[in-house]
Amino acid sequence: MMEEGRTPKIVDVARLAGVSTATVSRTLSKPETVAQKTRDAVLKAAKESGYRVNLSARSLRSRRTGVVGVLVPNLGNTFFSRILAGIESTLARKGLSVLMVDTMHQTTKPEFILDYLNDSRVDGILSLDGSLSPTLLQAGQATAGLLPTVFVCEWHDQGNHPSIRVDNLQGSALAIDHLVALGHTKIGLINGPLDNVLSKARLSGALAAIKKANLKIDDSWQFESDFSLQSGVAAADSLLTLQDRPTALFCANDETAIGLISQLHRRGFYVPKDFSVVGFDDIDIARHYLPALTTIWQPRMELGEIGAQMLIERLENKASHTPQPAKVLPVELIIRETTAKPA
Amino acid sequence: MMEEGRTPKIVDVARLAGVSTATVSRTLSKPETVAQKTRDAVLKAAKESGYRVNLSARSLRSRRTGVVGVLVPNLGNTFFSRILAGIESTLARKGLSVLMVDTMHQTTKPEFILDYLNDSRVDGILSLDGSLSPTLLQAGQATAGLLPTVFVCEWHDQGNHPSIRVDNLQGSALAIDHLVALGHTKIGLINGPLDNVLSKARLSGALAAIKKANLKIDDSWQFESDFSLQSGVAAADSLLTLQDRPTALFCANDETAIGLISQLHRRGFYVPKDFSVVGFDDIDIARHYLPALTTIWQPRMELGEIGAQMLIERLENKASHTPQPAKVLPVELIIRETTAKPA
DNA sequence: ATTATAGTTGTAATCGATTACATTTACCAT
DNA sequence: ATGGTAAATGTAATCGATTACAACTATAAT
Repeated sequence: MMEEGRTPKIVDVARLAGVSTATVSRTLSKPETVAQKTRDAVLKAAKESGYRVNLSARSLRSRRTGVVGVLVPNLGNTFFSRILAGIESTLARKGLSVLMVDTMHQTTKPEFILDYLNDSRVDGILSLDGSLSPTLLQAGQATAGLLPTVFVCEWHDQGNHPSIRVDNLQGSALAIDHLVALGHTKIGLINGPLDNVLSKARLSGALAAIKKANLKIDDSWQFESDFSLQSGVAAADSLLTLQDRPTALFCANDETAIGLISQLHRRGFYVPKDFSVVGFDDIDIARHYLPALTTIWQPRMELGEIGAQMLIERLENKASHTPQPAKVLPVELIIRETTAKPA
Repeated sequence: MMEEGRTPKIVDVARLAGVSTATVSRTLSKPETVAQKTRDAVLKAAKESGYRVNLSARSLRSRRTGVVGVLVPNLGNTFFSRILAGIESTLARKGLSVLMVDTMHQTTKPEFILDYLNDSRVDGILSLDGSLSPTLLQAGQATAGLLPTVFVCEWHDQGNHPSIRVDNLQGSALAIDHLVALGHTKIGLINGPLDNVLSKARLSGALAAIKKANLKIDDSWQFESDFSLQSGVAAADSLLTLQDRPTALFCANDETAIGLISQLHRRGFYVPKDFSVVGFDDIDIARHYLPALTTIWQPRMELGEIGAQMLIERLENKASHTPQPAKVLPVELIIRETTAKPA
């Protein structure tokens, strides 16, 4: 029995089990170094007393937090949720937990994020946001050491952080080739933000594929979006102002594609009758949209799992700083109902 | 200039500014108790040395973490993202940060979540998941004190935790009344999980409204879902096996409604021609769906803001345990394209 | 001039674990 | 029996801040 009114500390457990605090500590973190019999006694005492380790004390002394910061550009986009699931389950298996930071919501600027994610809060960073790298690097120079960082999905060319991503060029090529095979010769692009690495990769992949098919692309057939539903709507309006319109559109992501299709529809143009549309990501709702969205599927769970695994490896052997090459996973074209032969 | 290779600690700043560590500490946390001149010197020294407070040391001593745990049933549902935005911005204004826990992804069971969210990790809890309350209470008895908890959206009848929610009964009534006004007399329900407080509230609101309109509801017109797209699909299939079918469906949430509409469509039944459908939540995509979804709008940002504010108040005056009554916000019916007069 | 008071600042104990190092125990080979 | 080695455990320093309390200063009131 414990005396009431005080949360038990490690000394209480030690006393109860008849051992030293060191032994209790070891039982909890390196059980294999403690004799079976002692271990049992300690665990019993810990359970009886309702002991919970004080995490602040632990990380103050051990210089580890057990927390990984995950930077997400926009939690509102469902694309990220399955990646997060992969990250979370992989980290949980190692006893690590996730501190999620929405770099869009976060009321503040990059410098704040770095101030926030200092090494007394997290042991490492998984960034799904490629735009933060330069600042991260700066901060790394300013303070003692750089936090181990792995980029997932997005990446940054400067600073050779390890990264796991998808073959965006291949994705674009699959999309364009599909449209070309259907007979489209006038293909437009709803690009993502032009400062985003994904957008840039997908754009250059698309342009390459268009060129390879010996097609031309009019500058007026390219529109800029910010990956949001709303920017798809805007793109539709811009598209319809054109005299000479493309017959097919390849979109930066599914949300943009849905916004686009939705607005085209409201303006009396139908997909795929009047326009073919291809998205990117295969978010959950893509298959349930009407018409169901033709899109590029990404192995989202795997991206999260592998990214987390890469970070774990960096955390475990801090010594080796061998700059791992970026890992790249393949994508797949999912043909549904938003693409057809041109009218 | 600092010597390299060592991250500066509070003593370094103190030395640099020519004051004691106590003064540095106070400058950083209670500036008003420090003379202007001293304050300036300390801040200058802190900046020059690139000092970052060690959060583990701080919370070990101060017994506060500055972190609020947010329990989310399913991050993959976009419904939550705007609530989270409201929570995050409100907490950030007070220097508090968010530790997000997806109670669905979390590989483990409630007892784990509580073990995880112990008071050395968070100062309080915002729960968007009503199912956890009983366990929370148990844990509160087992350990020293209960973590201050506020429920947002969902709630629990046991244990009078403060909560902020939406008028679910009113939402159901608005939906049903709308369908009745259109002339529907055979109204079916796609309910959420029957152990969920939201589902129960919405169901009883709907039944009351149906009764008030002097209509009957056949048991076979009620279907159970789990708020997912997939369960909407399943509901459509069940619905179509019926001989005597309702002409309108009120769904537990928008995702279910979209799954339902999508599958009805694939089976050759159209909305709103063959069936009228009303959702609940007004997620971002609702207005961009084809047909655009008639639904019940919730003040999501406000839910998050007020919930966070309520928790902040509890954290600030720990003394007053006056059990605040649940706050309830109104909802709105948004009429779009999925409802029409019965055929 | 003296005392009271409020405003600043410093000293040093403290939060609760981990872990380097020392010590003891157990076991085996000689 | 003896020495050597490995395994298990204990002692006490340590992580880096916060804060109770003491001490000092400046100003106002008497």
